[in-house]
Amino acid sequence: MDIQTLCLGVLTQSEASGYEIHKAFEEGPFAHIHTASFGSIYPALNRLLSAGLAEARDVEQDKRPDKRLYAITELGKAAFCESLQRQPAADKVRSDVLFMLFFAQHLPRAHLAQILDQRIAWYQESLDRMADCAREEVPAPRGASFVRGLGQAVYQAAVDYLIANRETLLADAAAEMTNPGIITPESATTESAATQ
Amino acid sequence: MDIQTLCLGVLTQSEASGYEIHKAFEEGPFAHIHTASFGSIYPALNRLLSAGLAEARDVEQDKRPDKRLYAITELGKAAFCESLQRQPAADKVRSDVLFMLFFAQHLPRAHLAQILDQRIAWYQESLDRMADCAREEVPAPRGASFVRGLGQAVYQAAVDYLIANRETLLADAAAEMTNPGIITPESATTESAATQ
DNA sequence: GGTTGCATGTAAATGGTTACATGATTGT
DNA sequence: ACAATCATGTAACCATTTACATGCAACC
Repeated sequence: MDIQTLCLGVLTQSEASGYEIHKAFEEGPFAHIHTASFGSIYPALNRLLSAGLAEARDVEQDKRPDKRLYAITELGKAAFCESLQRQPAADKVRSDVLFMLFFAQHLPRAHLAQILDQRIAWYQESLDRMADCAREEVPAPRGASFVRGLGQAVYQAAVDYLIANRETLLADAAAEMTNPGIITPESATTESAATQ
Repeated sequence: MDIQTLCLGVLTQSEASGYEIHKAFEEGPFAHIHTASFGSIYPALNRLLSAGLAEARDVEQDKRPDKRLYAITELGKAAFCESLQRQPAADKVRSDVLFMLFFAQHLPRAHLAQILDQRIAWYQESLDRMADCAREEVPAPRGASFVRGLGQAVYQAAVDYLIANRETLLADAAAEMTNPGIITPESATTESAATQ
């Protein structure tokens, strides 16, 4: 699913600027579904304009920069609807945090605690945002509340698990510090070779 | 976190071929954490060799193609350990399925049922795999079982939610078919403009 | 006879992120 | 003062996917 389709999806909900579309993927209703950066959104919107799938109008604001609001066209609606009929691609997840936690015994205890706590806090913020969203959105689109509910169920399960198992994992990491595992970073001069 | 570091992480667990590393991300212990294709793994392994972070030896097999087993070096261990100290990047999720479900009211009922059921089946397969993994892996690395447990908790919550709310969502989609929403694909000739 | 699993690799094309460039306003 | 929010866009770079190329063994 390309960014154009993603933008079109946001535009079926309401007119929006590139900035607002970005926010929808950052902290809005699509936050746990997809990501999209400015560098991909703005070019995508221009492509939608050329293809006649969206229209734009400029809106002046006071005490704010002007913005360009995009709206989906009839052609755009048809194209979007068709994209929805296709077979969805498999989910793609990339979580550095989970990858690091997998190697918990090789992590300094303090760093491990930090990433665990950051993650717990992040889930709680996300859950708060979702709860707010659910309260505001009075005439909720059917699918929107379903997907939000799924996000809430999943995030709640994750945060519960993390809180329940935090101490156990930290105890292991501490034990490993006294009795180090296979990996020891003695050769501190060989830095960054794997990341170039 | 680049693919080289990901490969290095797999290699800290045991020697492996490119094919086996791929399997670790496809159906192995990293399946719910990251994805990696052959096209990225093989070049990454060669880069690891040139950097001296991994070594390779060829292994002949009968009734099977020969394979090339990679092992992490001391230099590689140090580099990997250092990568783990870094601040993890934010998770990246891209789920076409969730995006489509968001627009459930614009989906034909049959298609909606299909993607819901496929997703439920996929979660159950993943849960089965994880349970197998937990049984086999007798001397489990601390982090590995923690991360697997988190995956299980999250997937279980997701599948429970999907089963509990499946009927409600489908009922809505059916209702929308009799009384169609904003989007109607009358102009069926305008296909694929958004996906080019 | 067709598909799946094993096994490695390359090259082209795609697609997206990161960084840059700019600038007013509001809050700390 | 400094950081953050609002707001748009471009361009270079990077990473990854997809498709191609090859081939044997096992199973249905």
